[in-house]
Amino acid sequence: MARLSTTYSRGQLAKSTGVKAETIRYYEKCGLLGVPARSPGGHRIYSEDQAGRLKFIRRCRKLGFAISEIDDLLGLSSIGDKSCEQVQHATVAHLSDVHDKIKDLRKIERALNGLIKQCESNTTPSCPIIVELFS
Amino acid sequence: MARLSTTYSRGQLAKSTGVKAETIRYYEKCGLLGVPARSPGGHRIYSEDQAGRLKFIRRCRKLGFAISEIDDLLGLSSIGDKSCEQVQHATVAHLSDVHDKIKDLRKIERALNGLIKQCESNTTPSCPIIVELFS
DNA sequence: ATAAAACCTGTAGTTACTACAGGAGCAAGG
DNA sequence: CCTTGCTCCTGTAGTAACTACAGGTTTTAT
Repeated sequence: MARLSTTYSRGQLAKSTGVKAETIRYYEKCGLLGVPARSPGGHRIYSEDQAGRLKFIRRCRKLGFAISEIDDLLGLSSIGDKSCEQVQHATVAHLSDVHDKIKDLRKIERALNGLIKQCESNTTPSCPIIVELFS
Repeated sequence: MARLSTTYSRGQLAKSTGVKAETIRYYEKCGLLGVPARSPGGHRIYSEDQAGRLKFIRRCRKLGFAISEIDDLLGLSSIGDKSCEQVQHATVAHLSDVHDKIKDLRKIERALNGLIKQCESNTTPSCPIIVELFS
């Protein structure tokens, strides 16, 4: 009575995870996804497990983790034991990266706002944005 | 009495603008900087004008403008006349991009903070971050 | 059986640089 | 004048994370 487990073609996996088919191949090449089974004709066949793994990868990417960081995370998660500390550590480090990026962008935001304001109160013939950036 | 204007070698220009020498060559290849004069032996010679242009490019890059956008900006600035409106428009559009990026990063920040908190109140053997991301 | 769709491979393009390798120019000291 | 050492020259390849093709095979549906 062993129910046959669900399998996916690359396109089906793409549709069900929201990851583009070409990207899946890319992740395989990077070693993130492992080698899938193949049909007699050579087409990739993915298991439910691999679908889960891909969803994990996708979530991490959406949170801005780099591929190499996800690789680390996946490595840690399979150790099981006291990896929690390490995972948390990696996440905290990543959070601080994100924090820094936000700070940088805020600076840019302020500078751009300043430029635009100057332009609004423009009385000279030349554009103050260009003038300011050139000086 | 025509005073000889200052010129720069690529390395000197790099030092005086803070743009790496290889990057200067890259900007030239992109068409941002125009072709410089050459010494009899083929070495690049930059004028004060080009130094100014490079500084402009650098400032724009620091504000997150893409190369193609800077190209547009430089094109507009040389029209002179009613380009101010267009420059302002481009800057506003860019500001909104920056805004969106900040928003996305804030979302990520919140999510990561949530994960870390879950990890802090961890009582189970497996890492809540991994569990959460996998489900 | 046949046509259309999906899949296969390897490769090239994207962005904005950065980093070589192997050779030539240039400036200063002897 | 010549040598030493630094700078510069070119073209190419590498980075990150995909995306997009070309030219051919397999699967699926009718």
